[in-house]
Amino acid sequence: MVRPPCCDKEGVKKGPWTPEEDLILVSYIQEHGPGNWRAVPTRTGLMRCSKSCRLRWTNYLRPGIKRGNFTDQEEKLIVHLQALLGNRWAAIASYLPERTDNDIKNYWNTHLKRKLQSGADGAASKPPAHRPASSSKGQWERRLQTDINMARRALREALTPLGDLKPPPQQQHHEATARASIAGGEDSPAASSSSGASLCSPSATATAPGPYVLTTENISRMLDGWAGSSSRKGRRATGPGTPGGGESASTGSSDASEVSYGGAAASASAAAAISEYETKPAVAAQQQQMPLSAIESWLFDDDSHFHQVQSVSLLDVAPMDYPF
DNA sequence: AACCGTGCCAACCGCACAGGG
DNA sequence: CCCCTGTGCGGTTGGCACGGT
Repeated sequence: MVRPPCCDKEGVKKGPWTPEEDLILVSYIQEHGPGNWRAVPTRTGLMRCSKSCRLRWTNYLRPGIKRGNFTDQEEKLIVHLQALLGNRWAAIASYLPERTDNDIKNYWNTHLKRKLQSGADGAASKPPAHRPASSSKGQWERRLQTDINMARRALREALTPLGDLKPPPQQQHHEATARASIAGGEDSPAASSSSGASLCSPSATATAPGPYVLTTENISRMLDGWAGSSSRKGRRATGPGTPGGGESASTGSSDASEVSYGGAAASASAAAAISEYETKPAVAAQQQQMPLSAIESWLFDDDSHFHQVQSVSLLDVAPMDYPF
Protein backbone atom coordinates (compact mmCIF):
# COMPACT_ATOMS: atom_id res chain seq x y z
CA MET A 1 0.00 0.00 0.00
CA VAL A 2 1.83 2.97 -1.26
CA ARG A 3 0.59 6.17 0.14
CA PRO A 4 1.39 9.37 -1.58
CA PRO A 5 3.55 11.65 0.43
CA CYS A 6 1.58 14.03 2.53
CA CYS A 7 3.51 17.01 1.30
CA ASP A 8 3.62 16.49 -2.40
CA LYS A 9 0.81 18.84 -3.08
CA GLU A 10 1.66 21.93 -4.95
CA GLY A 11 1.59 25.12 -3.04
CA VAL A 12 2.93 23.50 0.05
CA LYS A 13 5.73 25.55 1.39
CA LYS A 14 8.93 23.93 2.51
CA GLY A 15 12.05 25.11 4.16
CA PRO A 16 12.71 27.23 7.18
CA TRP A 17 9.80 28.62 9.07
CA THR A 18 9.36 32.33 9.34
CA PRO A 19 8.48 34.10 12.56
CA GLU A 20 5.13 34.96 11.10
CA GLU A 21 4.37 31.34 10.41
CA ASP A 22 5.44 30.44 13.88
CA LEU A 23 3.19 33.03 15.32
CA ILE A 24 0.26 31.74 13.37
CA LEU A 25 0.94 28.23 14.42
CA VAL A 26 1.40 29.14 18.04
CA SER A 27 -1.71 31.21 18.05
CA TYR A 28 -3.67 28.35 16.69
CA ILE A 29 -2.29 25.94 19.22
CA GLN A 30 -3.00 28.37 22.00
CA GLU A 31 -6.56 28.26 20.97
CA HIS A 32 -7.05 24.66 20.09
CA GLY A 33 -4.19 22.83 21.62
CA PRO A 34 -1.80 20.56 19.81
CA GLY A 35 -3.32 17.76 17.86
CA ASN A 36 -5.50 17.34 14.84
CA TRP A 37 -2.59 18.45 12.76
CA ARG A 38 -4.41 17.68 9.60
CA ALA A 39 -6.67 20.59 10.26
CA VAL A 40 -3.96 23.02 11.13
CA PRO A 41 -2.90 24.13 7.67
CA THR A 42 -6.41 24.64 6.45
CA ARG A 43 -7.62 26.39 9.54
CA THR A 44 -4.62 28.62 9.88
CA GLY A 45 -4.00 29.27 6.26
CA LEU A 46 -0.45 28.12 6.62
CA MET A 47 0.93 26.79 3.41
CA ARG A 48 2.55 23.94 5.24
CA CYS A 49 1.68 20.33 5.43
CA SER A 50 0.32 18.98 8.66
CA LYS A 51 3.40 17.05 9.29
CA SER A 52 5.56 20.06 9.00
CA CYS A 53 3.36 21.90 11.46
CA ARG A 54 3.54 19.10 13.95
CA LEU A 55 7.27 18.85 13.59
CA ARG A 56 7.75 22.53 13.99
CA TRP A 57 5.72 22.47 17.14
CA THR A 58 7.26 19.43 18.73
CA ASN A 59 10.82 20.21 17.84
CA TYR A 60 10.92 23.90 18.18
CA LEU A 61 7.92 25.79 19.38
CA ARG A 62 6.73 23.49 22.08
CA PRO A 63 7.17 24.99 25.51
CA GLY A 64 9.83 23.74 27.78
CA ILE A 65 12.42 23.03 25.18
CA LYS A 66 15.97 23.74 26.10
CA ARG A 67 18.29 24.28 23.22
CA GLY A 68 21.96 23.91 22.69
CA ASN A 69 24.75 23.31 25.12
CA PHE A 70 24.32 19.84 26.37
CA THR A 71 25.84 19.48 29.77
CA ASP A 72 28.34 16.89 30.72
CA GLN A 73 25.75 14.93 32.55
CA GLU A 74 23.35 15.11 29.72
CA GLU A 75 26.05 13.81 27.45
CA LYS A 76 26.76 10.89 29.67
CA LEU A 77 23.12 10.21 30.07
CA ILE A 78 22.61 10.15 26.36
CA VAL A 79 25.57 7.94 25.76
CA HIS A 80 24.49 5.53 28.35
CA LEU A 81 20.91 5.48 27.24
CA GLN A 82 21.96 5.05 23.68
CA ALA A 83 23.94 2.04 24.68
CA LEU A 84 20.98 0.72 26.56
CA LEU A 85 18.20 1.55 24.20
CA GLY A 86 19.83 1.95 20.85
CA ASN A 87 18.76 4.67 18.51
CA ARG A 88 15.39 5.05 20.09
CA TRP A 89 15.67 8.75 20.29
CA ALA A 90 12.15 9.31 21.40
CA ALA A 91 12.68 6.98 24.30
CA ILE A 92 15.95 8.62 25.15
CA ALA A 93 14.34 12.01 24.90
CA SER A 94 11.84 10.99 27.49
CA TYR A 95 14.67 10.90 29.97
CA LEU A 96 15.65 14.40 29.06
CA PRO A 97 12.44 16.30 29.43
CA GLU A 98 13.76 19.49 27.96
CA ARG A 99 15.32 17.99 24.91
CA THR A 100 13.64 16.87 21.77
CA ASP A 101 14.42 13.61 20.13
CA ASN A 102 15.61 15.50 17.10
CA ASP A 103 17.97 17.50 19.22
CA ILE A 104 19.36 14.46 20.89
CA LYS A 105 19.68 12.67 17.64
CA ASN A 106 21.54 15.57 16.12
CA TYR A 107 23.77 15.85 19.11
CA TRP A 108 24.54 12.20 19.01
CA ASN A 109 25.34 12.23 15.35
CA THR A 110 27.44 15.32 15.43
CA HIS A 111 29.19 15.07 18.75
CA LEU A 112 28.87 11.93 20.71
CA LYS A 113 29.24 9.38 18.02
CA ARG A 114 32.43 10.96 16.92
CA LYS A 115 33.68 11.27 20.43
CA LEU A 116 33.04 7.67 21.10
CA GLN A 117 34.61 6.59 17.88
CA SER A 118 37.71 8.62 18.30
CA GLY A 119 37.94 8.19 22.00
CA ALA A 120 37.62 4.56 22.70
CA ASP A 121 36.51 1.83 20.42
CA GLY A 122 35.64 -0.20 23.40
CA ALA A 123 32.46 -1.07 25.04
CA ALA A 124 30.80 2.22 24.55
CA SER A 125 30.76 1.97 20.83
CA LYS A 126 29.42 -1.48 20.63
CA PRO A 127 26.00 -1.86 19.21
CA PRO A 128 23.14 -1.77 21.63
CA ALA A 129 22.34 -4.93 23.44
CA HIS A 130 18.93 -5.09 21.95
CA ARG A 131 17.03 -3.21 19.39
CA PRO A 132 13.36 -2.69 19.16
CA ALA A 133 13.23 -4.02 15.66
CA SER A 134 9.59 -4.30 14.99
CA SER A 135 7.62 -4.73 18.08
CA SER A 136 4.16 -3.51 18.55
CA LYS A 137 3.67 -0.32 20.43
CA GLY A 138 2.28 -2.06 23.43
CA GLN A 139 5.24 -4.30 23.62
CA TRP A 140 7.45 -1.40 22.98
CA GLU A 141 6.06 0.52 25.86
CA ARG A 142 6.37 -2.41 28.15
CA ARG A 143 9.89 -2.74 26.98
CA LEU A 144 10.44 0.89 27.60
CA GLN A 145 9.11 0.57 31.08
CA THR A 146 11.52 -2.21 31.65
CA ASP A 147 14.24 -0.16 30.14
CA ILE A 148 13.41 2.66 32.43
CA ASN A 149 14.05 0.60 35.46
CA MET A 150 17.18 -0.84 34.03
CA ALA A 151 18.33 2.54 33.00
CA ARG A 152 17.68 4.05 36.34
CA ARG A 153 19.82 1.59 38.08
CA ALA A 154 22.46 1.62 35.46
CA LEU A 155 22.57 5.35 35.41
CA ARG A 156 22.85 5.54 39.10
CA GLU A 157 25.92 3.48 38.81
CA ALA A 158 27.18 5.45 35.92
CA LEU A 159 26.61 8.84 37.36
CA THR A 160 27.46 8.31 40.95
CA PRO A 161 31.18 8.58 40.37
CA LEU A 162 30.55 12.06 39.15
CA GLY A 163 30.52 12.93 42.76
CA ASP A 164 28.27 15.86 42.80
CA LEU A 165 25.10 13.96 42.54
CA LYS A 166 22.85 14.69 45.36
CA PRO A 167 19.20 14.97 44.80
CA PRO A 168 18.27 18.54 45.42
CA PRO A 169 15.39 18.74 47.81
CA GLN A 170 13.41 21.32 45.97
CA GLN A 171 13.20 19.37 42.81
CA GLN A 172 10.27 17.19 43.57
CA HIS A 173 8.28 19.08 41.12
CA HIS A 174 10.73 18.27 38.37
CA GLU A 175 10.82 14.76 39.33
CA ALA A 176 7.11 14.52 39.13
CA THR A 177 6.96 16.09 35.75
CA ALA A 178 9.83 14.12 34.43
CA ARG A 179 8.21 10.98 35.58
CA ALA A 180 4.94 12.06 34.17
CA SER A 181 6.48 12.59 30.84
CA ILE A 182 7.91 9.18 30.96
CA ALA A 183 4.96 7.36 32.28
CA GLY A 184 2.41 9.21 30.31
CA GLY A 185 4.06 9.31 26.99
CA GLU A 186 5.42 12.35 25.36
CA ASP A 187 2.55 14.53 24.57
CA SER A 188 -0.28 14.13 26.89
CA PRO A 189 -1.59 17.63 27.25
CA ALA A 190 -3.40 16.73 30.39
CA ALA A 191 -0.23 15.94 32.17
CA SER A 192 0.79 19.50 32.40
CA SER A 193 -0.86 22.15 34.50
CA SER A 194 1.00 24.01 37.19
CA SER A 195 4.40 25.38 36.46
CA GLY A 196 2.78 28.53 35.22
CA ALA A 197 4.87 30.47 32.80
CA SER A 198 7.65 28.06 33.00
CA LEU A 199 7.99 27.89 29.33
CA CYS A 200 9.58 31.08 28.54
CA SER A 201 11.71 31.72 31.46
CA PRO A 202 14.45 34.20 31.02
CA SER A 203 17.15 31.74 31.65
CA ALA A 204 15.76 29.42 29.10
CA THR A 205 16.08 32.24 26.74
CA ALA A 206 19.54 33.01 27.76
CA THR A 207 20.71 29.61 26.83
CA ALA A 208 18.84 29.38 23.64
CA PRO A 209 21.10 29.65 20.67
CA GLY A 210 18.56 29.09 17.96
CA PRO A 211 17.73 31.47 15.20
CA TYR A 212 14.97 32.61 17.41
CA VAL A 213 13.16 30.65 19.96
CA LEU A 214 9.62 30.95 20.96
CA THR A 215 10.19 32.65 24.21
CA THR A 216 8.18 35.26 25.90
CA GLU A 217 10.20 38.04 24.51
CA ASN A 218 10.13 36.58 21.10
CA ILE A 219 6.42 36.30 21.21
CA SER A 220 6.48 39.82 22.40
CA ARG A 221 8.54 40.80 19.45
CA MET A 222 6.26 38.98 17.16
CA LEU A 223 3.25 40.65 18.60
CA ASP A 224 4.91 43.97 18.57
CA GLY A 225 5.44 43.75 14.92
CA TRP A 226 8.78 42.17 14.63
CA ALA A 227 9.72 44.39 11.79
CA GLY A 228 13.19 43.04 11.65
CA SER A 229 13.73 40.07 9.50
CA SER A 230 15.18 37.72 11.98
CA SER A 231 16.22 34.55 10.41
CA ARG A 232 18.54 31.69 10.79
CA LYS A 233 21.32 34.01 9.84
CA GLY A 234 21.56 35.17 13.34
CA ARG A 235 21.55 31.84 14.93
CA ARG A 236 25.14 31.78 15.93
CA ALA A 237 26.24 35.30 16.26
CA THR A 238 23.26 37.45 16.84
CA GLY A 239 20.36 35.28 17.71
CA PRO A 240 18.51 35.52 20.94
CA GLY A 241 20.47 34.03 23.70
CA THR A 242 24.02 33.13 23.55
CA PRO A 243 25.19 31.58 20.41
CA GLY A 244 27.00 28.35 20.00
CA GLY A 245 29.41 28.80 22.78
CA GLY A 246 26.64 29.45 25.15
CA GLU A 247 28.04 27.11 27.68
CA SER A 248 30.67 29.53 28.62
CA ALA A 249 28.42 32.49 28.53
CA SER A 250 25.26 30.96 29.75
CA THR A 251 25.92 31.08 33.39
CA GLY A 252 22.75 32.94 33.86
CA SER A 253 23.99 36.45 33.86
CA SER A 254 24.54 36.71 30.19
CA ASP A 255 22.53 38.75 27.83
CA ALA A 256 20.51 40.60 30.30
CA SER A 257 19.11 42.61 27.51
CA GLU A 258 17.53 39.57 26.07
CA VAL A 259 15.63 39.03 29.21
CA SER A 260 13.78 42.22 28.96
CA TYR A 261 10.22 41.21 28.93
CA GLY A 262 8.99 44.57 27.96
CA GLY A 263 5.80 43.69 29.72
CA ALA A 264 3.87 42.90 26.64
CA ALA A 265 0.72 41.67 28.23
CA ALA A 266 -0.21 39.84 25.14
CA SER A 267 2.97 37.90 25.13
CA ALA A 268 2.64 37.06 28.75
CA SER A 269 -0.78 35.70 28.24
CA ALA A 270 0.39 33.93 25.18
CA ALA A 271 3.08 32.28 27.15
CA ALA A 272 0.67 31.39 29.87
CA ALA A 273 -1.71 29.97 27.39
CA ILE A 274 0.97 27.96 25.79
CA SER A 275 2.03 26.57 29.07
CA GLU A 276 -1.33 24.99 29.34
CA TYR A 277 -0.30 22.60 26.72
CA GLU A 278 3.10 22.08 28.01
CA THR A 279 3.91 18.48 28.55
CA LYS A 280 7.41 18.81 29.84
CA PRO A 281 7.46 21.87 32.00
CA ALA A 282 10.73 23.60 31.96
CA VAL A 283 11.10 25.60 35.10
CA ALA A 284 14.25 26.59 33.44
CA ALA A 285 15.34 29.10 35.98
CA GLN A 286 15.90 26.35 38.44
CA GLN A 287 17.15 24.04 35.83
CA GLN A 288 19.87 26.39 35.00
CA GLN A 289 21.22 26.25 38.46
CA MET A 290 20.71 22.58 38.71
CA PRO A 291 21.08 21.06 35.33
CA LEU A 292 19.53 17.69 35.02
CA SER A 293 18.14 17.92 38.47
CA ALA A 294 14.96 16.32 37.38
CA ILE A 295 16.83 13.41 36.04
CA GLU A 296 18.96 13.23 39.09
CA SER A 297 16.02 13.30 41.38
CA TRP A 298 14.33 10.78 39.30
CA LEU A 299 17.32 8.54 39.24
CA PHE A 300 17.80 8.69 42.92
CA ASP A 301 14.24 8.49 43.80
CA ASP A 302 13.02 5.30 45.27
CA ASP A 303 12.01 2.83 42.67
CA SER A 304 8.85 2.16 44.53
CA HIS A 305 7.12 4.81 42.52
CA PHE A 306 6.99 2.44 39.72
CA HIS A 307 4.47 -0.16 40.49
CA GLN A 308 5.35 -2.44 37.73
CA VAL A 309 8.35 -4.20 36.44
CA GLN A 310 10.20 -4.51 39.62
CA SER A 311 11.43 -7.91 38.88
CA VAL A 312 13.76 -6.81 36.19
CA SER A 313 17.16 -8.07 36.86
CA LEU A 314 19.97 -5.84 36.01
CA LEU A 315 21.93 -8.43 34.25
CA ASP A 316 24.70 -6.99 32.33
CA VAL A 317 24.48 -3.32 32.76
CA ALA A 318 27.92 -2.39 33.80
CA PRO A 319 29.18 1.08 34.35
CA MET A 320 30.62 2.31 31.19
CA ASP A 321 33.86 3.94 30.39
CA TYR A 322 33.45 7.09 28.55
CA PRO A 323 36.27 8.35 26.47
CA PHE A 324 35.55 11.87 27.55
C1' DA B 1 40.37 39.43 1.66
C1' DA B 2 38.80 35.50 -0.60
C1' DC B 3 38.15 30.77 -0.89
C1' DC B 4 37.36 26.20 0.82
C1' DG B 5 36.25 22.62 4.01
C1' DT B 6 33.75 21.30 8.01
C1' DG B 7 30.33 21.47 11.60
C1' DC B 8 25.90 22.05 12.93
C1' DC B 9 20.99 21.95 12.97
C1' DA B 10 16.29 22.62 11.23
C1' DA B 11 13.50 20.41 8.30
C1' DC B 12 12.16 16.76 5.14
C1' DC B 13 11.22 11.98 3.88
C1' DG B 14 9.48 7.55 4.28
C1' DC B 15 8.02 3.80 7.08
C1' DA B 16 5.27 1.76 10.73
C1' DC B 17 1.70 1.69 13.96
C1' DA B 18 -2.85 2.88 16.06
C1' DG B 19 -7.45 3.98 15.93
C1' DG B 20 -11.80 5.06 13.80
C1' DG B 21 -15.33 4.14 10.41
C1' DC C 1 -12.21 -7.66 9.64
C1' DC C 2 -10.54 -4.41 6.42
C1' DC C 3 -9.40 0.05 4.84
C1' DC C 4 -8.12 4.69 5.47
C1' DT C 5 -6.25 8.46 7.89
C1' DG C 6 -3.53 10.57 11.44
C1' DT C 7 0.46 10.42 14.13
C1' DG C 8 5.06 9.07 15.78
C1' DC C 9 9.66 7.89 14.88
C1' DG C 10 14.28 7.43 12.93
C1' DG C 11 17.28 8.39 9.06
C1' DT C 12 18.86 11.70 5.91
C1' DT C 13 19.62 16.07 3.66
C1' DG C 14 20.10 21.09 2.56
C1' DG C 15 21.99 25.16 3.64
C1' DC C 16 24.08 28.48 6.66
C1' DA C 17 27.94 29.90 9.67
C1' DC C 18 32.44 29.44 11.15
C1' DG C 19 37.31 28.42 11.09
C1' DG C 20 41.42 27.54 8.64
C1' DT C 21 44.47 28.37 4.80
